[in-house]
Amino acid sequence: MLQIDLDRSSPVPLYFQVAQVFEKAIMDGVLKPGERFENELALADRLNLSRPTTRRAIQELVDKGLLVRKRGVGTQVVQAPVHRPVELTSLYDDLARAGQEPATRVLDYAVGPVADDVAAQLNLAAGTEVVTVRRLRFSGGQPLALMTNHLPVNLAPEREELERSGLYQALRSRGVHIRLARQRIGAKSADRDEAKLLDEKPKAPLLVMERTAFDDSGRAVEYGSHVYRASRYYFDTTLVDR
Amino acid sequence: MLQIDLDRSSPVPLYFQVAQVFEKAIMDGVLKPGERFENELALADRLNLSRPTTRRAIQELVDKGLLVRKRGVGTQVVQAPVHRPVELTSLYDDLARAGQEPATRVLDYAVGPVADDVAAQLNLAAGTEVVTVRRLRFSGGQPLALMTNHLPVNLAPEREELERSGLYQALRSRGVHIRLARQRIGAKSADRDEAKLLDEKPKAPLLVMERTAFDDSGRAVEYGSHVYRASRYYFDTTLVDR
DNA sequence: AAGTGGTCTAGACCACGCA
DNA sequence: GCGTGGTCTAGACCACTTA
Repeated sequence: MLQIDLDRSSPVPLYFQVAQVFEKAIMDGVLKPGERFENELALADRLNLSRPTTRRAIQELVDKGLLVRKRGVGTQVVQAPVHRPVELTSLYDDLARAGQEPATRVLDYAVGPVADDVAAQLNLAAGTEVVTVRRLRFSGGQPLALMTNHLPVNLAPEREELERSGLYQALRSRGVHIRLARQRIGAKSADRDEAKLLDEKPKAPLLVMERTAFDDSGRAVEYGSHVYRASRYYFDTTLVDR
Repeated sequence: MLQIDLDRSSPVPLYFQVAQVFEKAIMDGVLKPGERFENELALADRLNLSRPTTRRAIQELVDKGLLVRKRGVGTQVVQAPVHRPVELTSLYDDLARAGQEPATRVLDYAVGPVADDVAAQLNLAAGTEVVTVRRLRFSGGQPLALMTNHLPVNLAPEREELERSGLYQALRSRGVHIRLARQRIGAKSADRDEAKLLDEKPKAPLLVMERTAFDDSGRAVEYGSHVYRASRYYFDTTLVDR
């Protein structure tokens, strides 16, 4: 039986505190794959929490793909080695967290009227001025990705800022909080330019991601079209049927 | 102001009925991108629903990436043309829904001891017997994907079943309900075999998806490694930061 | 100060799966 | 029938944003 200490004076929500303890327990193998999970009522009673609060904590873990519930039966830990789920972060954050020492070279930084396809993605009027940036991202000293981004001029970070930090971090420091992103993931062959920059052979396979990001007022803030070396990158996702 | 009729005798949850009406309104453009959304209290009052129920309906749409909320400010419709989000379905379902008349050719169907990497994914003991299936999926008369799946023998559908329907559908009819999948998406070049089967040139770019699927008791049910023609397929995903 | 969303409670009734 | 999760109510207090 897992010991859980709650801090009711903390600003961290109770359901989140509970979820975190269980998440760690599952990740650390304290709760074993396939094991029966404490039922909602008993857990609520044990923690002196209301059932909805307890339920929400459990639901967090179901949404993360760590638990599975079956009506009339119970809740169980999913049987699998877990990887980190995809989150709404930039590649820079991903790499920094993995200790990969990312570095960025800004190849181009231009201001000009928006292209039609980009205007559609960003929901901008034709002819609006946007900043277009092309960056080469390295990790472990090797090129990893070629990234092209388009942003409204009033939001775009300076060129120097983009060398130092990730795009999303730069936007955050300007008070822009990315809350939502729609992505399309595909594949293509490297053209000569891409191959040269990424240190691959022409026609090498590349992973393509196009992304439109929205801030917390629902405004389209950024459209990016990125190519990754297939030999060095992939995306993990977890899908839950509710 | 959107007219909403609720059926309290329906087995469909109230929060779901509400969410559906608003989802349709947003998709149809009745609620316009960027528009202010009715606040929670007022909506609950108008619909004669409790606030938690109303809140849950709204939260569904936030999770789907249609609405964005900001504390102290309000709720707004996201500014963007929406695409269909990724759901937990198989390629067969996807294509059938899109009216693409999918067809399947089963290339191989073999029973044998599990390979080590597959055993790890499915959480099986070394040497357990599994069914390995290789299928070629067509849409619109053209090859689209080459799919390799591994399943415990007691769960595997018959060969004939796989020609007729999708894998997940066949599993459903055996009482196996897929609830969770972990996927890894990458890219590679077609080898000679793949190129021939998919009607592409050798070294053509392919989208690779590896997936482990789990049923509603958390058991690993299926591991698949699939390659798609990059010219004909991609994945859409929506990420929400909560 | 007013209005918004975020969290939490203490119950209730129902639907489902299983013994 | 019993235990499980799924839904729903009618409130409460708090945190944050904007005016």
